[in-house]
Amino acid sequence: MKLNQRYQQKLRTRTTLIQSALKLMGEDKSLGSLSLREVAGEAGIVPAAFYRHFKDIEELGLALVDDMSVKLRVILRDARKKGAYKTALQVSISLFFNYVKSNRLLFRFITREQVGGSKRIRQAIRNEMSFIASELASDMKRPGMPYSKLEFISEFIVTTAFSIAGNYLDCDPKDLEAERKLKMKSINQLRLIFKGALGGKKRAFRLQV
Amino acid sequence: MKLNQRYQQKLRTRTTLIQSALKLMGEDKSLGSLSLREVAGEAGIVPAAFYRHFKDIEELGLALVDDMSVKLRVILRDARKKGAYKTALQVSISLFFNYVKSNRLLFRFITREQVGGSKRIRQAIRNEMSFIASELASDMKRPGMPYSKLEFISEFIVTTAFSIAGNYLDCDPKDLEAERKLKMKSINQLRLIFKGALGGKKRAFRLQV
DNA sequence: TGTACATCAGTGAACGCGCGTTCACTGATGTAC
DNA sequence: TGTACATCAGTGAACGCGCGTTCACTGATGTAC
Repeated sequence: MKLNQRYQQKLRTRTTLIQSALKLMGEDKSLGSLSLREVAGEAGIVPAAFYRHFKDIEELGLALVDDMSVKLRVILRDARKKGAYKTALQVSISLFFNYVKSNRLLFRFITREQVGGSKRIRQAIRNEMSFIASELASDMKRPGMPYSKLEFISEFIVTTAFSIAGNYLDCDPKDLEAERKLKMKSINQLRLIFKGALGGKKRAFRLQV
Repeated sequence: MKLNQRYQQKLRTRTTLIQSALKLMGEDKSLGSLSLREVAGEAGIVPAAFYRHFKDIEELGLALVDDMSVKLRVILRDARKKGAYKTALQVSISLFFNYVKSNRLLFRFITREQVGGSKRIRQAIRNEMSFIASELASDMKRPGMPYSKLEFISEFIVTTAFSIAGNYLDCDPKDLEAERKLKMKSINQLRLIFKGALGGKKRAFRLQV
């Protein structure tokens, strides 16, 4: 047992560091404004020990992206198994909102750093979003639909979904009316994407206003 | 002349402070990770003098949002005068990309803090986006289109446009091929929204995949 | 199995540094007469 | 217009504090024999 007790313990501490960072960012702070010392403190280790795991906060951030990728993929696989894509849009959206709600900090992190983080972190998150989009595309495969179009649609859906998640997170959780409105808006946006993509092919496009 | 020389100078310093913050944030840093001292230093005043203008960095951020609102409205009014909305989508997008390019730091700030900043700043930016959306809606007025639908469409367009701006800012400026691809994707996304909104009304919506 | 040595996650003290904030001040600009 | 006083944007020094990083260390875990 080369990699046992000690290795396990190291992994556990590493995970604690990542979770501490996520917790400390909370609703308002960005990764870049966290200090190494507060993360180490929250994780219950001495600042110097941080370096046993990461070179700096940004590297922890990249690990956090990896972590969230894994979780997100599990969530999506789960959703696919349950056939969430094949159900009515209202149901899918409600499921999605529940996922966001019960992984609040995770989604805060993704939506925030997707555009707010350092270049490397933005890149890593975009990569993950692309992956999700391509999985979605292969799920939506249907005869007569060219792959490039599928790719385009699923990318648009994923982008829109994350933007919705960002709005949802800013909803006052007590304001059920606002939540309902956002849900309606989301359904309409996604419906519009499907409609624009799947229906009305013969209709000429006109922008005249 | 009650409010002359001294007042003018104060305004000038204030503007310098705001511009310095924008410059220091550059491509990678968030408002929250700026220090009062570096902003004051960049603006050429002593740290203590910062307090003559803002309570703290967040308040400067809110002023920055106000500033950018004004600029954005000027840009949009200009675009409307030129009839940018009535031209082909390709042309509109190219214009939009040019605006983003020549106001790079401004758009970086908006896209980043829209989701990454403090709650107050997110709120302020969302407000501004709503305003833009409602202006767009009134521009798109056409007989037989209910206002709620117009509102929905223009909101979706504005959200999508800002998301596109975020992606554009991450394009390597030398990679013309990537830029072209992004432009195509943007055109298709907006086209799809128009198509979904204006055409194919009779077509039943189906999500089956 | 028992022993002697190697590894290495976490310790604790120390460092120099930039931070936000306070304060009494200065001197150019503005106001009242 | 000239003078005496008020205002207030910006100064410069000082403060205590948390920061990132370094270092020699400890002691539990792992390895070789």
